[in-house]
Amino acid sequence: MDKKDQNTEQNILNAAKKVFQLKGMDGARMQEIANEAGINKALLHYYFRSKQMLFDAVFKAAFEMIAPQLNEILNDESSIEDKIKNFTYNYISFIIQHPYLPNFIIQEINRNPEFILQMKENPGFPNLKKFKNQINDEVKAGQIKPIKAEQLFINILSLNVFPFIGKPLIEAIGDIDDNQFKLLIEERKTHVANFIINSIKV
Amino acid sequence: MDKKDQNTEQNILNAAKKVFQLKGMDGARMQEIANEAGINKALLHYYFRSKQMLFDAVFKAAFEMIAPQLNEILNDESSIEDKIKNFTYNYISFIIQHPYLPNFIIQEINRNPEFILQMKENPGFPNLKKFKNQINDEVKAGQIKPIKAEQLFINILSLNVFPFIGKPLIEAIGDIDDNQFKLLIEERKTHVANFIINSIKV
DNA sequence: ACTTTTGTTAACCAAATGGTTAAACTATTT
DNA sequence: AAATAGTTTAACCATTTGGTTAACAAAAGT
Repeated sequence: MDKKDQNTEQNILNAAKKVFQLKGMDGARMQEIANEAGINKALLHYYFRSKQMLFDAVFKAAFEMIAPQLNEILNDESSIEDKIKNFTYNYISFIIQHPYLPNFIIQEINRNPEFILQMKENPGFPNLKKFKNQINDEVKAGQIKPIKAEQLFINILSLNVFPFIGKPLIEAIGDIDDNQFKLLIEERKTHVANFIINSIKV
Repeated sequence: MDKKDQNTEQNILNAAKKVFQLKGMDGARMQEIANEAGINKALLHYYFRSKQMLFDAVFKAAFEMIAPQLNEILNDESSIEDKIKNFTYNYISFIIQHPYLPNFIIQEINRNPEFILQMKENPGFPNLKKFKNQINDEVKAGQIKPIKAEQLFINILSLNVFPFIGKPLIEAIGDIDDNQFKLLIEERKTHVANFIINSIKV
């Protein structure tokens, strides 16, 4: 594996990422990925044997970008309030840089739920254990209102992730353009945390 | 158009709905829809000229199931608290009966954002106007905490819609099975409204 | 220098796929 | 009952698509 090899491989991955995230597994075409990478279609199969394997590599890379973000709120040591503030701010900032990521991951997990089971094997896969303990403790200590950790987690995830997935719907119903949407998202970096904390603070 | 005609047409629509909602436009196959409907593939083209037109019919029908649900919270006359309670309860109950609907609609809107522009022409298409006025009025009257109507709407939508779209991800991270997920969703019929109202009540 | 391995391409292939055709079958009209 | 119009099918077609092959080019090893 010389430099050129690495370049080509990364080049293919970048092109594949672009096309897969835009069109999904079913909508993507190997020819389009080859064009995007500026290479021959056969070379795709030389580096990644099949469309499925190329897709798997792209999906895995995408998921490995998201997983640490989630672990930030699940496994960090600070108080729940601080965590919510940090997480919403960091997550929204991060997704602004990678706007296709959430929809891509959610879409493909739904298309083939067995994907996520493979990811689950990975040691870095997010899990709710620590978060559950923390919420239960803080509820017991009277620091926040009674709430089930699972529901709170779903709420945090929903409020942060959905706006990016539902963007075209939100823009249509709110009758706003991309720029106004961008401003709303910018606002949400702090709004979401305040909204959640308002709801659970004693 | 006799009885049999209507039956076949509806039969095709049902089959197409099933396949399209499960596989999406790109993943669906005309042959599979024909099999599902128990008819010849050519008959699909006899009733709906192309895959695109069949898909459009299915999508439109799906959207027309969702739109009135959204209008319930946008255009109803009752207080914001009552609306949130009613909407979350009704929406979640409704989606439990049609679990593939949210993902299908969001998915296909993202694949082709021009779809939603066509839907927007429809007079029944949800819009934020009335909702905005109501929120602004209730904020001014000191009945709820200051909040931008757009953000509140996004929050309501997120908390209600996302769990269904993110189901496999939530199940994986929470390490729960379909049955436990179902219980969480059942809980959310009231939890979501309480969570929102907690956050905005004075 | 030459042999071997690795990287790249153009041309090709078989299967799948959306769509068409022409004929058969069924109901309706006259 | 004959003609007409509407419904359904089997067979077919052109194109697209993921994947392969064989030849060529470029490094790397000897």
